[in-house]
Amino acid sequence: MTYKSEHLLAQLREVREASGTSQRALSERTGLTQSHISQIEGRKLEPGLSSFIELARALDLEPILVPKKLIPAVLGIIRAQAGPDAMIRDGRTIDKKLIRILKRVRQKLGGSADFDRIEGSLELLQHARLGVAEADAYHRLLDNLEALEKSDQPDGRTLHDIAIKLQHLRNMSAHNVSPSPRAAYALDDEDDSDA
Amino acid sequence: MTYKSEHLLAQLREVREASGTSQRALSERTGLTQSHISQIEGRKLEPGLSSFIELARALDLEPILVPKKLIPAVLGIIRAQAGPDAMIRDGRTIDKKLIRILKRVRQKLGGSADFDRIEGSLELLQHARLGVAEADAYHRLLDNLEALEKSDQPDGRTLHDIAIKLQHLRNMSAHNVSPSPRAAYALDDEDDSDA
DNA sequence: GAATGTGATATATAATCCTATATCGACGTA
DNA sequence: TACGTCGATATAGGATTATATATCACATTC
Repeated sequence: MTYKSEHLLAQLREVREASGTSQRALSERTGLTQSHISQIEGRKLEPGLSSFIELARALDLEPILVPKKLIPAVLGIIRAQAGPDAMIRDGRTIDKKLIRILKRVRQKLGGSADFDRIEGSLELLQHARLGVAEADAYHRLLDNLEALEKSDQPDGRTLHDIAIKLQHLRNMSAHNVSPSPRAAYALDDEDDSDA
Repeated sequence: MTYKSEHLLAQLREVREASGTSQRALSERTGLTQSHISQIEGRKLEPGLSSFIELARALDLEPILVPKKLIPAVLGIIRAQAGPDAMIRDGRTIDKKLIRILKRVRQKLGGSADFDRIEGSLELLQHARLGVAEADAYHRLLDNLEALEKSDQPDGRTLHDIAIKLQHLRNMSAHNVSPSPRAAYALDDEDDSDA
């Protein structure tokens, strides 16, 4: 209906998905219903202010009013510390999905130097704080990897390409690693044992 | 009803009043009705997100989502550049009210060195950016001036006191004058001619 | 297949939001 | 003082819309 809230609502969805929380999980945290969240994200509905605040806070965001003149400065801070669309770290479901994909690829193409390079780069990138452009590239590479995994005739050359680009991305953001101490997972500790 | 939006809504009202815009004027700018704005400000109603955005933007504010960790840094910027409660500049109705008060005082007490000092200080202060404490002092002095104007037996000594304190405040914020070039009014250009 | 978890879809209820009117104070005039 | 007007905010009434309950379709895993 209205286009004014577009950006804010899009941001909510992005952060939710990036943090790997489902609409139901968010529903439990906020008290809103999953149906409601679905309609809000799908622009079928404009939330009330209180619903919006509730959603934001559950996603570790705080809605504030900023004088327009200061918007560039404030956005600068936010982008510098953690890109708004680049909240890759702390992902839970995404991590699992990534692990699944890697397993599949390894099954199909077998281990290789490229595969090892991909694993290493991803492990480091999971803990890095990426800028917007970098996060975009990261996601595109993950998509490529997923496509490769689902492909009928997986290609070793595209795997090599992905490996190169991921390593490049890793090097780009190597100086900007988050201090989060936890290893969280080892890219291998899935319950089943097909390694 | 909900307490979550308390702060944001209070901020809207503060900025509106500080900027000297009436609910009706804001209504024309936003497309919302004056009734609606009244209910929102009086907490009889929780606005929809789009209504909230509309109001904020009409008041030169932008609602954004900030990661909670960055809130202190962002608030730091905002407070440093322009206190949220200290948006005195660009006042219109407040200016008129001030002009009225000054005229009355001059009628009652007659022109004097103190009166001239007050006029001069106020003219400068209208264009200054004040910190929170300074803005508070400023408003208290205006209240004193208004009380003096309404008093049965106006006192020359309190006028002198106000003049001194206003000038002090003026000196305190002299280095921090906004670059707004327009004079806007001359503290004297009311339509009628009783000067 | 069953089971689980994902987001999306109807419908009743409760709320927002608008139209119109009321209240209150300040100001001017007779 | 009393009356009228003006500008401000606050208050009733119905149209429209958000929200909750319940259910749905779809994908993935066992």
